[in-house]
Amino acid sequence: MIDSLYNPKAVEGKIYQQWENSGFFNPDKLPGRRQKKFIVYMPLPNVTGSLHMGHSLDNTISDILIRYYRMKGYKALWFPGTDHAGIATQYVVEKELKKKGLGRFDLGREKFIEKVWKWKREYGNIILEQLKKLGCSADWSRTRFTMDPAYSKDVINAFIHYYKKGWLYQGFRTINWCPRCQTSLSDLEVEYKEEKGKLWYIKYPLVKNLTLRQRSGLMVSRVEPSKFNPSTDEQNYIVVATTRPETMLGDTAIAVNPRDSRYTSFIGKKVLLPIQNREIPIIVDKAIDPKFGTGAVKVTPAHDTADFEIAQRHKLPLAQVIDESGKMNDKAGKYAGLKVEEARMAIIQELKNLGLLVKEEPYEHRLATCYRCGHTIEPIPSKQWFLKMDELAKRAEVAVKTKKVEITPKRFKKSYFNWLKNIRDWTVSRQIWWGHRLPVFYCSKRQEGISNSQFLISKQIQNSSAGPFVVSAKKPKKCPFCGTCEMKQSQDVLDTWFSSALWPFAGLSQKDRKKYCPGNLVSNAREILNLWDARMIFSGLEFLKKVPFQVLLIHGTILTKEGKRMSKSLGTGINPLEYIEKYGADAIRFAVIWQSSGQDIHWDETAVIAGRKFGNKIWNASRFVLAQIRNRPPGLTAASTKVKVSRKAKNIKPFTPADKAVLRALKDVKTKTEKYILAFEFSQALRLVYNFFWHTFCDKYLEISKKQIQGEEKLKTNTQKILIYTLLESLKMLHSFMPFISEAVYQNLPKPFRKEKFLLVEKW
RNA sequence: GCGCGAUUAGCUCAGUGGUAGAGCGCUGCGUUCACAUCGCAGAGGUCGCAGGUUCAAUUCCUGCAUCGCGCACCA
Repeated sequence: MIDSLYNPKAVEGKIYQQWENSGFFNPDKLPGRRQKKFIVYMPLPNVTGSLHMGHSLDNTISDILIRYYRMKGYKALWFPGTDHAGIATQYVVEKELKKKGLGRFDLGREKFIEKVWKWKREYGNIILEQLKKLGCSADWSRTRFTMDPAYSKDVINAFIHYYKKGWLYQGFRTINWCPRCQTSLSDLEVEYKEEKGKLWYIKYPLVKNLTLRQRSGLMVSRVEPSKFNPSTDEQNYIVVATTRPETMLGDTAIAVNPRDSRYTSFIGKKVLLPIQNREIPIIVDKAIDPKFGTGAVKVTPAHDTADFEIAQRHKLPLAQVIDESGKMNDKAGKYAGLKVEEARMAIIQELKNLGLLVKEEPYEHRLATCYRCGHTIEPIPSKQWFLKMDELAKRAEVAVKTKKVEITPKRFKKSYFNWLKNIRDWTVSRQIWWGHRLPVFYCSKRQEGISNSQFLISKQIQNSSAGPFVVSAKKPKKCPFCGTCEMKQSQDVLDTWFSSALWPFAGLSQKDRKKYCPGNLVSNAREILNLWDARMIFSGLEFLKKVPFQVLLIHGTILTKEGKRMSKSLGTGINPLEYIEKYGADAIRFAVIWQSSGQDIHWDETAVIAGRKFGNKIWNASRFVLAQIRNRPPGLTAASTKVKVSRKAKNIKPFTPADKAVLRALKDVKTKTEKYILAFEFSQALRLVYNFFWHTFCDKYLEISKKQIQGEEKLKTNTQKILIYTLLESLKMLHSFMPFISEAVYQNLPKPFRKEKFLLVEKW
């Protein structure tokens, strides 16, 4: 201890290496007899990820707890790992390919997946290395990846389990489709962005005096739209408002609210769908809001998930006019091949020409976009696998209601319950290539199209995953249907969250599963409360028959100083690694905790500076204390045996009012710090220790001690004892928050004071 | 639309039913003797607005305003 400036760079790497080598991150290798366990699950970083502020907060919180419990004599285990992050990772690799002018289809599935694995091997663990820089004491020997063989096996078994239970089923529905990623998305994977669009009011002519033949559904009409003159006859049309006129080609009904008196006389009648010249019925549905637009809605079951549900209720047919690439298909007639935006403008023009466009008004609405690539979502009908949610959601709800899982802060329970209450079945299949391929095998001889002939759907969809199938972990040797064919495995993979939902137990050895499962706590931001946490809870209940953890800690989101979302693409991101480089890991840990009170954080760089300064303060106060005990023999040198007693509180006696004050404050701070940590009020705990150490210990006691040490021998020795005792106790409290510097100082303590090899395993 | 949160010092934020706190910044003074990434002293706030409960409200309640977030099948 020579330098008066604390230099984190000089010690952090070395200390972390020592910790890792000690094996103490592994609870099985911790010293002493330990009965109680404390287990934390790391929020799985994506393999595409690079450490950002959110991770820093998640993991600092987890590390604080793990270190606290480890010092408390628990078998402390922090499970680390990475998520294969299906769409995100595939997207990254596709982007790389694109630079070479290639797409994934150019390579083909096998080769593409090879590329992704290569990418994963190269970059997938970077984030874990970054977490080490932050000082995270996770048990790296237990690192898992969601596509490890053992993990994958559990994922596939979970699929089979649900299937056998009858909770997994294939369904043909209008789902969220990303035309860029070429895959379905679950409701939670859709992000809405405000968009200034338009609301177009369109006239649909009423069909009158139809013949029986016409009623039977033939697409003929006596009223030619072009001849229709709306201004002369109000009774001849119904006006609907829409933001997406191009989807009108796929309309199969007009719906009004049953209580809407304006339309009572229209109910049961038919209108002639302009352009397509198809007759569609006017129906009633309670979902229609009479106050919106004209109160009459065009129903496009194939391209609107809400309309799909209306269609289900009324057994309306589906007419798909947009394909998987976001273009109008051949059912769109002359508009076939156009992109939706192009078709929209062209159709507006045609409606104008026909005199059927009443008006257009500016309208701000929320545009659905893909949460990974940002492309506009195109709802299209598709055959997908769904997991029934009713029972699982109910259990997840009960687990929190009965406090088997405690969500803190409490206010987040509301959004958790709200989601579970309104939940729809989970679309678990994805049409990407990177992920767990569905254990579903189709007979390649027998093809079964979509049986329901009322659907007007594209061939492409019909061919995907059609025909009889078996669900099995391994490919059946013999096809049970035709007996001869080579069965084909489904092309689909599972939703990434299906596998990460199994994180608390999937891929664990039998021994670990018995010993370290379920665990205690997960700490993450609210944005994955439903995406991940809720799904872990019901998955745990299903497969472990227990809640997978008891505490779900939701922390605030770190925003920019201006309150904007941190985002790499917007250039508003702040890289924690730069801070670690500049100020040290302890400083950034200090900063995130200092600022985190449960509210969102407007990131303030000065907090990191405060952290660095505090580190320097600790460093120099320690230098002072060490100098005192080194230079003042006898009785307190490293060689002395008498000094052992000064590790115990009961052997520390105050001689002076200053002694009394500092010892009392120390005792008080210890109690309160512990209380705050257990209540997950880390910021409070840190502030308390900070104030004690800096202002009570350094500013006051250290100064007074200088005088006391000048005094008579007995007072001198006692003061020295108090100094070292207070320092040691402070280091323990500080260790959770600022592990590196506290460890560095600890290792400089002479033997009797430094009892353990590492502060990491000192007794709190 | 419903729900949630915020509104406290120049900036970022803690906090509490009883004469307001931190970090950073600012002003003045102070360096042989742990630390200038320091110490001491100080300036700076009618704790968003309006009511109510209370002996007492920044804190509890109600309403309002502004900002932010989440949810929802308003086409």
